[in-house]
Amino acid sequence: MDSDALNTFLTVHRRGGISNAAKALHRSQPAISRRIALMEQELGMPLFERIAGRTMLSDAGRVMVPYAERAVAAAQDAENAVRALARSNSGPVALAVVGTLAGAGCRP
Amino acid sequence: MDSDALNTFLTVHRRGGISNAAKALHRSQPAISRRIALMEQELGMPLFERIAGRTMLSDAGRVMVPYAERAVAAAQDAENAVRALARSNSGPVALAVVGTLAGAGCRP
DNA sequence: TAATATTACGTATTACGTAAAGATT
DNA sequence: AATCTTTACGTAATACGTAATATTA
Repeated sequence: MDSDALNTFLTVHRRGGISNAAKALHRSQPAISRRIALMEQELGMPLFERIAGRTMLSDAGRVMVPYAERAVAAAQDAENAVRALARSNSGPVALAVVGTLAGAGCRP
Repeated sequence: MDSDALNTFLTVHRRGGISNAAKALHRSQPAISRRIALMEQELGMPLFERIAGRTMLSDAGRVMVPYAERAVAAAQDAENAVRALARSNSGPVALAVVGTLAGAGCRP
C-alpha cells in the first residue's frame, strides 16, 4: 500500500467524491475510480460505500483515514527534511556570516 | 516522494549497498540503482556517497533515514489496520452470532 | 580477477485519458 | 435530464531485466 495511493484515498474522502478528488488531483475521474478499486481489491474489502449516488467511507475506510493521514504526512516530511537541509546549507548559514562580519543586513 | 521509493532507499542503507538491496527486494541491481538516481535527481542532491566502491549515506541521506522509517512504517500500519479490522469482523462477531442461535458449534 | 555500480536498450507492466455505458436523483 | 461512477479500450509513461561498460579492491 503506497503513500501515493493513500493520498488518493484521502482526497476522495475529503472532497466527498471521486469527481471532486479528480479535479483536486488533476486527474480524470476514471483514473481515481480505478485507483480506489485497486486498493479495495488489494485489501479484499471496500473503502467506500456507494450508496444513493454518494461515496461515503465504509467501516474499513473510516479505520484507515487516520493511518493514511500519518503515512502521507510522514512521506512529505521525509522529502521536506532533505530540502530544508539543502536550504540551510546555502541560506541561513551565509546570513549568519554576513551578520557576524557587518553587524547588519538581517532583520532580528 | 513515495513510500515505496523511501523503502528502497532504506533497504540500500540497511543492506549496505545496491547489490544486497536488490537481492532483498527481489529486483535487479540496475533497477535499484536507477531508482536511487531518480530520487537524488528529484531532490537535487545525493543520498549516498559513492566512495571507494562503497555506497554510504550522504548528509542528506542521513537526515532522511528516520523520516523514511516513519513513512514506510506508517504506510504499512495503514494497510495492517484495515486487515486487522477484517479479521475482527469475521472472527469474534461470527462467533457470537453462532453462539446465540445454536448455543454450540464453535470451540470456546 | 572479483565485486560493485552505472548506462544502454528493448520489453513488459502500469497508469492514464477519451469514449461509452450504468446507476441514481 | 443531470450528475456521478464504472467499464472498455487504445496510448503514453514508467519500471523492469539483460547485456554491456566503467570503477575499484
